[in-house]
Amino acid sequence: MKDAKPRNESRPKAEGAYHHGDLRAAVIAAGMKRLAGGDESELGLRALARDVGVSATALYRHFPDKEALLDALADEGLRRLGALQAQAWLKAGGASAGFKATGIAYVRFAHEEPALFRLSFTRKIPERYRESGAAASDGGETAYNLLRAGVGEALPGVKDPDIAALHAWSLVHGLAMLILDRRIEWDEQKVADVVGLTFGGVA
Amino acid sequence: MKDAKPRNESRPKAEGAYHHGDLRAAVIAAGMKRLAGGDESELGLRALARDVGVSATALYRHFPDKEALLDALADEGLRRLGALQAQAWLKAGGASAGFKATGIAYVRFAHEEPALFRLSFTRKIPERYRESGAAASDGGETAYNLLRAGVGEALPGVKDPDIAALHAWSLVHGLAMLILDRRIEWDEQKVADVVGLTFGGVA
DNA sequence: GTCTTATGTTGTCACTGTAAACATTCCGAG
DNA sequence: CTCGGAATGTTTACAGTGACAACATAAGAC
Repeated sequence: MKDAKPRNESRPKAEGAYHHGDLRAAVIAAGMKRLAGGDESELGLRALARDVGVSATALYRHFPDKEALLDALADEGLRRLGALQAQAWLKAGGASAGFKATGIAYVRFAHEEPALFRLSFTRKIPERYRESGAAASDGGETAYNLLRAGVGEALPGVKDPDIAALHAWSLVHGLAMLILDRRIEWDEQKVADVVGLTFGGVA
Repeated sequence: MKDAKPRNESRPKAEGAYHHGDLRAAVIAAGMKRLAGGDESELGLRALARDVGVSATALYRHFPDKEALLDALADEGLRRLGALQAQAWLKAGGASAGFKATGIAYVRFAHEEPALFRLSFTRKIPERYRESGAAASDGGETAYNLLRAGVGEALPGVKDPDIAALHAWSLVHGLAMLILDRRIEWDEQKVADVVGLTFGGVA
């Protein structure tokens, strides 16, 4: 019975194979799917494992504990957010308009992926990420550096770029949080107005 | 043995009395104490009940479920935040300076009571609070109305008070969230600078 | 006094994250 | 090819969680 033995490819479980091709990635994908559908958390180890078709404790071969798994999901979220912002920046042609588009993209992401956004920013950021060197993960530090750079490029006349960057980030982050905690309604026009208020005239 | 039978006063348990004077309040107090000490959640029903010296299920006589208990704690947090802001407003003499002080108080509260602040704003805000009429609780709606009023009083020349209020709230809320999620460091001077940037010249 | 209601306790259930012991598969050295 | 670790998955079990039902006790009205 040597018909098409499953090597390390990304298929779900390969029908009764003992080893799963790439479980770590599959679990993360399942987690993202759960986060995307419904604001409810619902991401327990057993549920996640069932989605992938594997025993609950198998996940411990790939993550030291549940926190680590959530960290991985959070990282993925930050990556996606960053990608969306970069895309918005380019599409708007950079400069002041691009900066504003970046801010709106931030809030829109929070609105469209509330669970993922919250997870991404609520994680603890402990002393992990020591061994992985220049891996794609940090707690938003590179995001902040990009932001600082963006302030410099988009708003050349600003007097204190550090304060301005902090101001801009706080504004969109607060807007995002207030929206997904139902303190205010989602209203794209209003968001654009509020963001434009700052992102246009920080100086 | 009719020595000093415990009536409805606020003492902890009155030494072996079957009925507790005012359990609901005692549980809330215990919860606040736990929230104050250590950022760790650690507020399970059993732990809370043990703090008060009562069985875990006794809490169900005063709260329909754990969520309701957390809601009560969240309300208390909002109340305290509101009190601190009112105090800051008065101490600074109202107007523009008072408005700025209000914003700084908001962020400082989040920094000093991180767990309580997070709890207060992460709650779901369901359809509860229908029967209690003019009770002290809402999901920050009165806070927003007060804010709008404050914008009108403190910054009379602003063109769009609605957008300006939303802007101000988002700014301090984002600052608070970023600080207690360790995305940025707590720095009172910086906070004052950022807040002042908006709260002085929104128009 | 007795009856009713509010309050607290005990026992239990389903569920969770996690650890230990065991099974299976892969992969490289001889 | 064979064989022996090293990866990877499974089963079983345990302590802890929120919640419910049945029962016990106290407080207050009549």
